[in-house]
Amino acid sequence: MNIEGRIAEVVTQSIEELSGQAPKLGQVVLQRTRKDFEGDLTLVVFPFVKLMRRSPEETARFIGDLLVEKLDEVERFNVVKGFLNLSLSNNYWLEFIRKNTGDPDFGLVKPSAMPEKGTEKPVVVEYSSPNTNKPLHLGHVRNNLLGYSVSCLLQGAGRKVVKVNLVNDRGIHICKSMLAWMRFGRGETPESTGKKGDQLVGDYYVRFESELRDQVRQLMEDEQLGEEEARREAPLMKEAQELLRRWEAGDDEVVKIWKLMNGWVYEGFDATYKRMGVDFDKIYYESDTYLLGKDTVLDGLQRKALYRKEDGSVWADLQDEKLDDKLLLRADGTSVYMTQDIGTAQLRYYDYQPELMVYVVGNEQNHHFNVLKKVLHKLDKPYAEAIYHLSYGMVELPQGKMKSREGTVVDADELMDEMEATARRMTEELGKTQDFSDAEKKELYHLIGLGALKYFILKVDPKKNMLFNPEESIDFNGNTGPFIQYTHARIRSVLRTAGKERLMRVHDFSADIELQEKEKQLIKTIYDFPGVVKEAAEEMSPARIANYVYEVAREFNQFYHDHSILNEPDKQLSDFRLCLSELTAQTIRNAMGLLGIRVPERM
RNA sequence: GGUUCCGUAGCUCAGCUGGAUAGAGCAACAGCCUUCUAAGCUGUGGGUCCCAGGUUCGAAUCCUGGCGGAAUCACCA
Repeated sequence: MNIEGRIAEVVTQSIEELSGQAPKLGQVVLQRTRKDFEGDLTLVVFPFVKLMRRSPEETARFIGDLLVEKLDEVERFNVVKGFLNLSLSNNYWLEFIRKNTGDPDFGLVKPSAMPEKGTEKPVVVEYSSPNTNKPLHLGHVRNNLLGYSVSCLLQGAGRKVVKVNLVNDRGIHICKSMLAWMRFGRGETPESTGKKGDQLVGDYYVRFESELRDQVRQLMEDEQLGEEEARREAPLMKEAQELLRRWEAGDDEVVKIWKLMNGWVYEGFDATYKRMGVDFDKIYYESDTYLLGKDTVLDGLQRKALYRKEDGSVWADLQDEKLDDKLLLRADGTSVYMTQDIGTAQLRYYDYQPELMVYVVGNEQNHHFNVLKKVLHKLDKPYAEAIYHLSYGMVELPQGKMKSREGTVVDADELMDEMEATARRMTEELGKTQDFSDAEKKELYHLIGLGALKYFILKVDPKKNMLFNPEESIDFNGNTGPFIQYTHARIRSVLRTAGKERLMRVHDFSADIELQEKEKQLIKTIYDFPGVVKEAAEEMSPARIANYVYEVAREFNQFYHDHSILNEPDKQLSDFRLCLSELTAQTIRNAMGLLGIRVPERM
């Protein structure tokens, strides 16, 4: 048992002995002592003063005496008001460093500790889920980074994770791009234009919308139609719908073009994903799942869990849930978004029997997932309760929401270009890479640029909307990814200088060391890492990790500024500091890894 | 209008299941490189934690009601 547990045990026992009544479970609260007080752990004694029938100070002193007496690790204590501040022995902290230095998995649940393969039910995490008609933008970037990081987080906490992507490859949107390409494309391909496939297809989507706008304007003028009606009546729109009908009917020519253009998009997405550093264990395509959704709905209809209206459309009655009824199949038998999601949930359950199905999807779809759960419940699906919507906030620009129509979307590829360019400029200004090869430079700028971007996005609480200002480019100083990466590189530099042989040897440094304030602070923060991973995984909040690892880096830099490591004349002390530095670097590496951010050896 | 989420320094954000005097970064100003990487460190100024009640020994945190903002309430996805 860890020290917190043992302290809590002694406290509980002694209170019970003395007052004849045990404190309630949540009443024994142990927390880190605040920096401005002496001590390591603090017990809040207010909850027991009534039981003990003594003043808070007396109660605290009583418990403090007992702890010092019973536990070797508790060396001394002081009492401030109702707060009992406990100081643990130097040896306790030194032992912690000695035990964990050199462990590459520090803070993570080791793969060996995980149950046998196949015996544990996995968590399926769906993220990204792009439409195939346009390239990825900043909103998708937040989604991808969150999804990937949450997957790492769950894995780091010992869960088995399956990362899946659900590609929305069918529907009217792709037909629009197809139509514009057929009409205006003159056989253009990614090869012939040198454009990324997703960008090319996106261009045709934009082309469609602009041509459609012209037609709509014309119709509104000529026929005096309202905008909505004009959109419906526009020839291009009708053609797009016709294309969709032909696709659903399996028309060879249409399917051929559909496959061709989707193929281009996938190549483009793959490049973007790779560059972003995210990946998937399994890719689902909506074109494969929507039919299963249809079947599931029809099956539900047969079992009278759903009902059919006179026009033939199929609905779920959600009156009991105080929600409006939800359409699941149109009168013409075609499916809607919800139908498709019923199908994918079903398929996913077949494929993995997951304990939990996480959907990383923006908060604009809160209602959708609420309804999805209710409908699955109605259909008696056992996995209805397994669905968890990890709802995240929008990325806003200073002008407000990104709008493709107003050309204010921030393209993912361009953004990464800019981040890498900034990384290059900053690094060259600082003159840090003179002895790097071209390949090393390229790699480093990628690593730093992406690190800055990822950290910037992940440090914000997922559920909150966040602001991105393209004018002020993302910072590289202060609470940023590069600052943390830099701290890691700094430590690695020291460790390199020390040399491998010495590092191996120092792992059991002598114990007889008096700890300095900055050293102790750093140790205590690192000590928290495993607990932080656990909590972050439970909350599915990478932000928790991001803010934590920043604290680690900040504290290391203070320590580094105040104390020498290799130049420390006391050999034992030098050895210890080397270990502390090594464990700090490992903590930073592992924490950043959970965010999907890599750290450099040199920068 | 109903539902959900958000509101903390000039700006961007932390603040864990209620705990001590509310913290960082940016921006501003002032310092620190003959010593292991200055993308660093130190200091100064900057707060009605949206407002009002309530619960509690104790509330930025929990509850109720306002105010402000966002999302959603589709036979779009």
